[in-house]
Amino acid sequence: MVSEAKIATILIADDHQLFNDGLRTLLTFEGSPFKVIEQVYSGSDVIPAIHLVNPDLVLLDINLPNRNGLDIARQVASDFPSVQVVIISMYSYRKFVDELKKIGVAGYLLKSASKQELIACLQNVMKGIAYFDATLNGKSATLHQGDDFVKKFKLSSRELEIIVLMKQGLATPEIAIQLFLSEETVKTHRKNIYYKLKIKNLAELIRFVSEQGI
Amino acid sequence: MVSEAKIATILIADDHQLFNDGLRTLLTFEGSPFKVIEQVYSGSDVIPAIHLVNPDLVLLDINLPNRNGLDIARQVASDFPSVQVVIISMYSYRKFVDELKKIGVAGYLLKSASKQELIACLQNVMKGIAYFDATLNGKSATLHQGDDFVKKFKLSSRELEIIVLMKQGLATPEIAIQLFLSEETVKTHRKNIYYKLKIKNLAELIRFVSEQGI
DNA sequence: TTCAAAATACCCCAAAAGGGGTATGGTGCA
DNA sequence: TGCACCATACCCCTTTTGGGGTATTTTGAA
Repeated sequence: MVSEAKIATILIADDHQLFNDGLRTLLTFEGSPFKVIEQVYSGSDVIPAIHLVNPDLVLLDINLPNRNGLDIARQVASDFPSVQVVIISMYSYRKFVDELKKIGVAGYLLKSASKQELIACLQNVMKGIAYFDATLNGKSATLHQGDDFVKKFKLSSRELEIIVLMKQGLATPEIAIQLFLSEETVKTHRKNIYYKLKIKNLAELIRFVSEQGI
Repeated sequence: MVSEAKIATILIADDHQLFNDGLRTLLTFEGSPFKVIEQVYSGSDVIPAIHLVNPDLVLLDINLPNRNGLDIARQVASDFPSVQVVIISMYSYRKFVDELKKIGVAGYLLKSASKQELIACLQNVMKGIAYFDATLNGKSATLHQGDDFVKKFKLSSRELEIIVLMKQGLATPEIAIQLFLSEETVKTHRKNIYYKLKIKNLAELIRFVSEQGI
């Protein structure tokens, strides 16, 4: 928590240098309550940078080279509980939202957000108010309420496991071998997945998965 | 071509608002030879915006909603030959580089580039010098030298078209209908694509395409 | 403890995908 | 004027996928 007067120090972790620098420039203006004190471009540089500069807040991308943002968020929460983490990502990783909230992540912004949203998010977070992008709240808040969305899309962990392998380019026989299952079982799971997602072939599954950011 | 004194006007087309705005801020500094005169966030807004503001240069993302950047580049080249196009993308779309050069695109930057590279690229382009990211040149310079890479990956435009439809979740019969082709023709193209990419099924194609960022 | 799922696994069958050919007309380059 | 490549389209064949069932065991929550 930071008083009104104090300027919040920020570490930006994003491998797209132009985006990273652009963010810094966006946050650097006359009277800005923020100061970007460090920028890193690799997942493995985040923790060392926090050690060095001890920022109030980390703006963290999910897709980072060398180390995954989710993983980093976990370590920050356990090793640096006073450092606020705000995820900034291209996608609505809906399936991560609950996990991120559990970890204690303070905010989630999309790269398609506006400068105003960015500022609002950071100001809320520095006041101790969590700020999650509306497109995330809309769909994921309903996940633990028993509505249509649940009935349509709620997949079992086995089904999710198989979806991931299918997306990785494994054919049914290969998945069966990998999971020590009969091909028939994998086929059954695949049928159930298609039924639940209301799709009819692999290509549509890939599309679905991309859209949901699984 | 623009004289040293004139300030180059720029249109930025990128759906990630924070990136788009960040770019504008990066290009806006004391004595900057550039001026961002318009920003759009959707592929379908690019051509109308060019009509309106007639920029010297368009900074164009490849992955735009509603309309593909490659497609837009083609139209800009034919309808507005005086407008320079610089691609700015997350990925090294190596397979597109020859195509982009043929179209007459003046530059290709990665989002992981630095501000210095961005400035250098734009200055070169405004002097009439093409600027393609080094990681593209490294691999694509060999593209017209008849080596293995060419034989493995160089896809025809028809093949690319079919890849895109396959990735969108269309089955062979649907693609055939959409392109007014025989199913057999689509099958032939698909076979040739798989041969060129050394893959053996749709799932692997999807993976390949994701990795290459098409 | 009972009941609903999830996970397992099989049946049958049609459709599509995948892999091997061949062939023909067109286009662009040397 | 070739030659290479592209786009088109067909043949044959096997494997995989997709869609409809049914059935057993395990597991977790009421």
